[in-house]
Amino acid sequence: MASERKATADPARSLALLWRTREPTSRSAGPALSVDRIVRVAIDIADAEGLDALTMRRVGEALGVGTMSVYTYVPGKAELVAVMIDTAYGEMPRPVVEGDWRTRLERIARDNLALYQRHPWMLRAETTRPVLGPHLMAKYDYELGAIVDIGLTDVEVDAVLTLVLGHVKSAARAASEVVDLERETGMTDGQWWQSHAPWLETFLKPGAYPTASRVGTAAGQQHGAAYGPEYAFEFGLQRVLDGIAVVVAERAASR
Amino acid sequence: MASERKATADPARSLALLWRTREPTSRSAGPALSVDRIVRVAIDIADAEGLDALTMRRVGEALGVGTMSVYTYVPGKAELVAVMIDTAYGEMPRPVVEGDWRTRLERIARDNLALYQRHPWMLRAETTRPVLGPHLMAKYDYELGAIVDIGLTDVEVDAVLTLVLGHVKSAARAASEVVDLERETGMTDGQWWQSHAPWLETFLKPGAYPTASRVGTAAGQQHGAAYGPEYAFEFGLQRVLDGIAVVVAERAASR
DNA sequence: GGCGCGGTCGTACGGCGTACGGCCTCGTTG
DNA sequence: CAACGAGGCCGTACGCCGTACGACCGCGCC
Repeated sequence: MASERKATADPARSLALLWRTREPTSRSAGPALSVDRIVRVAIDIADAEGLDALTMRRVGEALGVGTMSVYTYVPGKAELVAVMIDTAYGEMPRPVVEGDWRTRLERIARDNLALYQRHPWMLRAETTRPVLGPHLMAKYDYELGAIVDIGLTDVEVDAVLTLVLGHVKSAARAASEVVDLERETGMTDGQWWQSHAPWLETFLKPGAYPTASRVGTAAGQQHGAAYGPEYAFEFGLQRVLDGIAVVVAERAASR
Repeated sequence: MASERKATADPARSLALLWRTREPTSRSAGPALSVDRIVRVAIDIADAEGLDALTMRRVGEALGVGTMSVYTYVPGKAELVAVMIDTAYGEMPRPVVEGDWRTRLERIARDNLALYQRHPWMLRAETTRPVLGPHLMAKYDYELGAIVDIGLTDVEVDAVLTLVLGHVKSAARAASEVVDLERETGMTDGQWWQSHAPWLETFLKPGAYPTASRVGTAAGQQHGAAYGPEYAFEFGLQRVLDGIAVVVAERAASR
């Protein structure tokens, strides 16, 4: 924990890193390392083994250099993670989507979900202030552009995007937890519940929590597991879009 | 980092802790410590100084005992945090609310927001599987009970609750980040932006990201800060409830 | 009266992020 | 062409963290 907490005392240093303001070295043979190389292996490590496996020693090792060499290019781990995040945003597609706003917004939601599925560490890393890098800016600009013309105020458009992206992140986090748990315990979600259920029943007085038991059982049977993250994502997304459609329609009617 | 990752190999041990299955000691003078005392000071520390300040040494210190004494009552830090979470859920109100489902659900959302505001560390701790303690079960049962009768299937009711709680958590997290940043930098949100803006403009080519700039400026002026977490919460909540109302109405009509 | 056991906790280990200072290499300069 | 200095590299060390281990100690029980 704790790694992303630091508030990065010097804004200039962090921003310069994000925006890659750096005069190229005059040396003939360029240096062995670069911010890009570091970020690339760091993302690979985090993708494959999670944020906990991402240590500065590990990054140095993967690059074949000493641990402290990494610090020549990156002020600290928090800043490295920030650049990783901005880089990941950079790989998102930004197609021009045909169709109405709902189609476009739904597409944005699915693209963001896919991003989190490819880089689950982002769900645990983005705990501080947004990163303010070029790729995040481009993403924000693109996503706003898809819905600026739906008849809401600028402030409302911003809130609509925040709402949708928040839902995606919630759902992605839930899905990611299921995956994590399977990797760590070697059990599927269903197996995990089967192993815990007998113990739980030991403590539960029969008849306590009647609604929770009934609904929990129903959900478990429906999804073939205790929790269905895909269903939660789809159901929630459609509800959110329905809710947005209500204001959009209201606004169109009163014009 | 890393603290909540461990999958707690032994379910019986964790569950026994959560449900406080423990024969009272036969000793005349009870022991100096107890799970409850430990949990209480741990929550106080986390409330006051955040999850990062919560270390096992710190807990022992606050209790006036050696660090390792804490381990007599709690298998490890991850389990301690789990009990803290379940305990926090236990303090939530569970009133019988008059009115329609929307009133009840809105109340649930606000109560959950208040919980996260009182215990912001929960937003960073709940990264693993739900805790399965008695208070979480009671909370789940109560919240489901408020909406079981709205004419949806059990599975849908579960998804509705997940959606609303997910929105609350997203909004609470965003609000908490603003507060954190103010505490760490001693700047308000507005001041922080003012100190970063000149640097950012150095890198930005004029005319790049036109939509983002316009919307960002509008949002900033509206909220008197770069980001308005309260507005985002309210706007999103109404959209989500509107969206739920759409399915509820559909279902009522087709019956 | 002796024993055992539960509570207490000092010490130590392996891991983390990273400050510091030395070294080595190479383009630049007199 | 030789001396210099800056920039890249990195070994060592420090102060944190969670926690394994084993010793001590005082009480209830046979």
